[in-house]
Amino acid sequence: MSKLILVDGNSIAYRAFYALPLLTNSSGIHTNAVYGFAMMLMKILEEEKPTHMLVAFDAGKTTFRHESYQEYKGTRQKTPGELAEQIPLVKELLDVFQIPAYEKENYEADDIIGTLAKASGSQGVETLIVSGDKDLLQLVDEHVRLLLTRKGVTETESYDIPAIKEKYGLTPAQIIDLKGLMGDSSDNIPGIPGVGEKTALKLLAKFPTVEEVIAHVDELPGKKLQEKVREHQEQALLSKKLATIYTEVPLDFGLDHLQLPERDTERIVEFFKKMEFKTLLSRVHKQDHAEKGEAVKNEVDVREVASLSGLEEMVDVFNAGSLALFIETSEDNPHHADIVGLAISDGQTQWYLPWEVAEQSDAVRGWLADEERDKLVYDMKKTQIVLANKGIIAAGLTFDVLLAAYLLDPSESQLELSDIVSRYGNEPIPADEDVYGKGAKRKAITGETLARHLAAKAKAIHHVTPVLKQELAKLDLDQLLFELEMPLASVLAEMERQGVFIDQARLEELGVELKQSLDRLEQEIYELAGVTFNINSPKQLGEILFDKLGLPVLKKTKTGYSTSADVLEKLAPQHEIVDKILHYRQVGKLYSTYIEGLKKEIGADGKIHTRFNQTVTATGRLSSTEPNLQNIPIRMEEGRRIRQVFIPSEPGWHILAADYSQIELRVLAHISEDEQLQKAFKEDKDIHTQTAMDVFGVAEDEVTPLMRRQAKAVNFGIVYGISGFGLARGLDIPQKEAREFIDRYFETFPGVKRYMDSIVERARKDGFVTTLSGRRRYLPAINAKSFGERSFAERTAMNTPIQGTAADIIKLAMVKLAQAMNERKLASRMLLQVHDELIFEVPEAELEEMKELVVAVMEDALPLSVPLSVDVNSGKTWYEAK
DNA sequence: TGTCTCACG
DNA sequence: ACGTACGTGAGACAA
Repeated sequence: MSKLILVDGNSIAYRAFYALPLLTNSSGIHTNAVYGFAMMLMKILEEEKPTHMLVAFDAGKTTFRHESYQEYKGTRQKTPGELAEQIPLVKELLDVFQIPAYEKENYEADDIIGTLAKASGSQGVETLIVSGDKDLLQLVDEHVRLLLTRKGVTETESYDIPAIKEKYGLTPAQIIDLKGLMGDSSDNIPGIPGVGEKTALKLLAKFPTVEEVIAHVDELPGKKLQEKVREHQEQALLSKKLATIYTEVPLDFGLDHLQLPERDTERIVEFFKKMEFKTLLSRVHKQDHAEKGEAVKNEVDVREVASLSGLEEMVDVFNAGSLALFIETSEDNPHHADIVGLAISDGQTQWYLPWEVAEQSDAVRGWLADEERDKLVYDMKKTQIVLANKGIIAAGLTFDVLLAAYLLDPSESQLELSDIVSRYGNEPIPADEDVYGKGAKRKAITGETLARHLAAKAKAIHHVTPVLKQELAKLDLDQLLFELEMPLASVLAEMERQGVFIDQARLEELGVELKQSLDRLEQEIYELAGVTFNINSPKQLGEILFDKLGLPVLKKTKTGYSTSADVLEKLAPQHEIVDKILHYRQVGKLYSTYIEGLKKEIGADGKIHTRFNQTVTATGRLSSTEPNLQNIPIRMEEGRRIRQVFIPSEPGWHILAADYSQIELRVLAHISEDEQLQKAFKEDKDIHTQTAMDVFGVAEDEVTPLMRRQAKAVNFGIVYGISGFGLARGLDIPQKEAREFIDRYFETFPGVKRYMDSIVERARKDGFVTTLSGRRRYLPAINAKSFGERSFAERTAMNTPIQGTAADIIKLAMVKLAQAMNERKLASRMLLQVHDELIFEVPEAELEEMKELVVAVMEDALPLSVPLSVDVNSGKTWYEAK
């Protein structure tokens, strides 16, 4: 079976150039477009496995389109020099991959692709077009799909005929009619002024082509629209013509000419080396192995220590200096896991110690617990937990590869050790998935395979550590690692191990109550609907509400009707079933996630041990899993009662909860240096009321509840990186009004406005933003061409320093608190963190001391130019600590 | 496995 | 005209 891939070369190069920061290699050449292009190429080759391929480029300045329309592409800005100089390199890239690049005078890449796609499609050859340009949707047919870049270069969306129908309600042929009506500013195709995508789609739903729209101009809705269509009908027809891809370009070659020869890995490697594409180099090697059915080579030298006597020689090793340690566990969750074995590396030699052997050795235990003997690890929190479960207090863990890699790029989700070592240019090691298999095929490994795999990891930890240290120093992230994240890992390990005690009787009770309520609501809904159906299925629910009961469709999702709460709330007045459904959803969520879900997680000790993940969020916050204890209900009373099941693990103790008040807005006041906002906090005003007073220009007693609610929404919006659209949605008001609120806010708080502008500017210049303690987040999309991607990056640039600094502050408070509690020899225990609050269990006798201590440490954790304020409460349950 | 929905800060 | 509020995790459904 043949499979042809046609790539729109200019479009992908552009995409790559704007999506990636302007990388430069050591000889000063810009390489970002080439890099992005190569990423895309490798991904496609790997995933689609084409047999034939061609990359088309635009040739010259003018095409046959300019004959009918001089201004074609007239608004297009000149290609930036940094991109133009990379085009020959892109062609060289294609050459080493032995993929034909083609261009033809007087035609655009689109036309070449169109001609080939039509020819191959008609022969029934499966054809895939890759581009960032929606225009090419018109080429889709039964055998031709379009892969449209969505975000960056490698994230794509595949379009076939049904997908186009779904998204636009059009056939592929109608795409040119769409362009004819709405135009295309990037190609300077005029269309009909005042007609955008929305209007155009509405018209095409009624009249399938531009010609039909013109013919039925009298039937169009609205006098103004009719006029516009009449006045610009010639222009619309010309636009359609310009948007039509020409599929009869004379080509002097056929499909067989495009067959891909076997890959020449050596040439590719040589080219990537020249370009200094380290990550891609390791991927080529990997793909190469995969193709030959081999795994990444594992040539590690390992000695398996199979008996206690064999451990004697280890004593010298333990005394020798920094050793890398990797502990393999029976499962991912350290609270349930058993230790399988230990791999140790001094950088040259590796030792593997099965746990049955290691646990009997005092030398091993002593080494693990000795603060003076350095151990380099991957995931120190997990290491500490599994060892603590065996009665060993791990000490001397001086470097964590996982935390280091996270700080170097917190957006990176691939943080497995094998990913990290490849990323930082070390010799690759096999990925866990390649060794253990995945999903149902996952299997345990034993014997030498196991020993070698773990040994390779320990060795890799040893080798990658100096590289990571150097990178951290370069970006000034060492302090953050050594003084914040690593100490915090130990604090979190202790919190997780401690766990939260659960009142199981109360949990049962609430469960029975909710189940009854759920059953009753279910019956009432069936009665009102006249049939039984699955209320939890958005599909079936949509059919009942919108088809059977005929409620108006206010919003659609890409798979059908939207039945989300905000839609249902608007429909509630129209039918009494809607409120029942909303209530059913609410109770159903409580029952399945919080009753059944929590029950499953209670251990033999009657406690829940969540895991705080320290390397997930892009902002520096923690996250919580298995179960997530950071989203226990509080907003609605019915759900809030779930908090009654979280109780102290010792009789007579109390739950203490301390939360920062408005920490994000205080952080904003600090970093923006806005005097007005700082004043409000220095005078300890209710910030939403104060905002309402300032923005609406009224006195305190004139602030109505509505005004305060709106001011609150504006404050939220500010923290999220404001947009008129977003605020309009949050407040359910017209966008125009929302924009007026924002304008007035910025007039009142000009420092905030200056901050928002300057942080976006900085992000554009540097490609990243930072928090107060120097944590950084890269924003490659900040210079993207697409409005959507770029705006998203801009909002992120505004939000991340705020959210991230707040995260820094509470993390620092946790480390300092743990230390203070230790020094004072308090029995109280820190149990949970929920972004801006900390939960403890506290003996009666320590209650007052703890309240004072917690408030003091949290408020002084990281002094800002405005005071931080902490509220503290206690009670017999988490519910009561409010 | 992806999508939708909804719980939290 | 463009088209989203920032950051998460989990359960249910439908392929």
